[in-house]
Amino acid sequence: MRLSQYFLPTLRQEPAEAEVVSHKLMLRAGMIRKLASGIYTYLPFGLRALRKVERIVREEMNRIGAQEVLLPLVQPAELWQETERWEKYGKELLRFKDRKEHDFCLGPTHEEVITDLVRKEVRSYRDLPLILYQIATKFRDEIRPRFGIMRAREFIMKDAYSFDADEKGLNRTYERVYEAYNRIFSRCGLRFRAVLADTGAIGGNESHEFMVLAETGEDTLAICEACGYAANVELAEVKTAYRYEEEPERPLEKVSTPAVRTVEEVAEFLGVSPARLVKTLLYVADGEVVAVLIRGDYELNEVKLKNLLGVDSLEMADAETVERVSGAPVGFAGPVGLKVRRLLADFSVRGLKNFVTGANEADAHYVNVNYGRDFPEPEFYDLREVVEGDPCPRCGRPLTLTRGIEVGHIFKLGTKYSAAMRATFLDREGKERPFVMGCYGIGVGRTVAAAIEQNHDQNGIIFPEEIAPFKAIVLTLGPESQLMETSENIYRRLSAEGVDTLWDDRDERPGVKFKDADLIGIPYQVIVGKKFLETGKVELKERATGQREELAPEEVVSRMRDQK
RNA sequence: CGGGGCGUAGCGCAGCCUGGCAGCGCACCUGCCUUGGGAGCAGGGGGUCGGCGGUUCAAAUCCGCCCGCCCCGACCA
Repeated sequence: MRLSQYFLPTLRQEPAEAEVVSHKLMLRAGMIRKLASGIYTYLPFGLRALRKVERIVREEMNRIGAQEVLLPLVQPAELWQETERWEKYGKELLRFKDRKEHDFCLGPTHEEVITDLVRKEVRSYRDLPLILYQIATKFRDEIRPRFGIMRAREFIMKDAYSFDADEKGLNRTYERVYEAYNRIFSRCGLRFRAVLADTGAIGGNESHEFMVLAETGEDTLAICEACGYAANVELAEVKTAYRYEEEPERPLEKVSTPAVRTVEEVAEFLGVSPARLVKTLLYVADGEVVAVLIRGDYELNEVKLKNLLGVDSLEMADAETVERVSGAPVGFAGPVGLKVRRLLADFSVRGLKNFVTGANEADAHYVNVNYGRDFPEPEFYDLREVVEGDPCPRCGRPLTLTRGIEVGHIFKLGTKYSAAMRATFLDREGKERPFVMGCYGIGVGRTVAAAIEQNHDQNGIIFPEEIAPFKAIVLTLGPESQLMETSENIYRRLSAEGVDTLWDDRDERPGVKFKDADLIGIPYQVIVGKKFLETGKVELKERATGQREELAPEEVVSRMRDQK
């Protein structure tokens, strides 16, 4: 491709709208442009990177015997009603009516559609296992899209679905996909880690997320260096053994705490450590208010709470509900005299004596509170978020926390969808059974963004070779015909050898060409300039290391061909 | 959804408080010149100042409503 004719609008200045590096660089390198919040256009250069990732995904999915399909983006409500997700999926599901007033939605995921297809077409255990996948546009009406293509509303995803005759089969299939994912992300040049994960809105039994390690990641991972345990903090178990000193229960006392609400404020006001405080969190779970107690220096893990309660919706109580239940404005709720049906507490509260809570009264807290005496003993569970240094649930050594970008997620679904949708086959004995399913996603666009997040410097992107839009760029540093001819010759021969090559034949000064080449991150730069006029040598510069080598033009061609 | 911020040329911004010719840098076009890290000179084109309404002799500027975008939060108790 000749750069003079290529649609590559690079930006010298940083776009004001971008926050994270990958977003800034994708805009500056002319890969993407925003159309609306969370909705992006891929320009030719960005699309090339996307296609490279797609190619790797296809190769590795095909390798494990998966077959590609293309499912509709627009889906009828009826299917979603069968699995009750029409009600349960929430506002992320973008719904609308067609001209005949029939309900439809834009597919955020495709379990219903694929299960419908397979129940209609597959009858026998002999056709199993079956793995189908697609690479397609998805739409999720995210609360807050951000970071460019990293968390967009419309995005490209590879989703695969497996159908097995039994659990054992599913386990084998899951394992195969797991290995395929390892190969995919390795080939994309990413530093990543598979971690245990929550199943969220998709549902199912077991799940792993593939996390690209990056500070800007939206997820936090708990990792044990000692035994290799790795989990999303959303479900990382807390096995801390709390030891509290024996102390006599002191008399309950109400203290005035005017306008003092937060844990930090209360602790400072009363001159005690936050670990002496017990927060009372009020939640509305499927319409019913529950209260959760947790030590002041810890944070509640909503995913754990939601899974424990087994509810579909879980939200913090709004100010009105808090007032109604506790009789006090937000900030002063406490367990003493609280009118809720269920009172839960994190293990960190068990054994704690003489602690501080809100008094269910404006501007007041209780001190020397003790459960069993001042209020009924709550149900104790593991409900808090792990913190750095908590013991590994497997081996007990301290955990470390790190950030990650979720680029892949695999689930063992079991029969959740097949049972709900009566998708069955006949087994060897002629008995009707529901398919045992798995589902497996990869954020394709997000993988590109994550690769950039992990591979860049001050000058721009440094594409890993396998996903680079082009492998080489020829820079012609001057208008002399000898330079142009040599450049064109190299460009043609590289292209003929199947090396994706861009030729910067623009009438621009050298500085501009160097800056653009570094910005767009093509792995190899072939520099044809003054040096060639003097010595007959061109330079081969590696973008990642900055290493330069002087070579004759034909040597460049053979070098690039050999390491293809 | 709550809080904050922003919307002026393709991009980055000033002007708004204190109403009075719509500006700067980059990009773009023409010419000269230059060619190893985003050159220089000269000339030029490009704007419903996010939209609607109001106040005023006069509105980018003041007031109201609406729209869009970004950031933070939605674990504050």
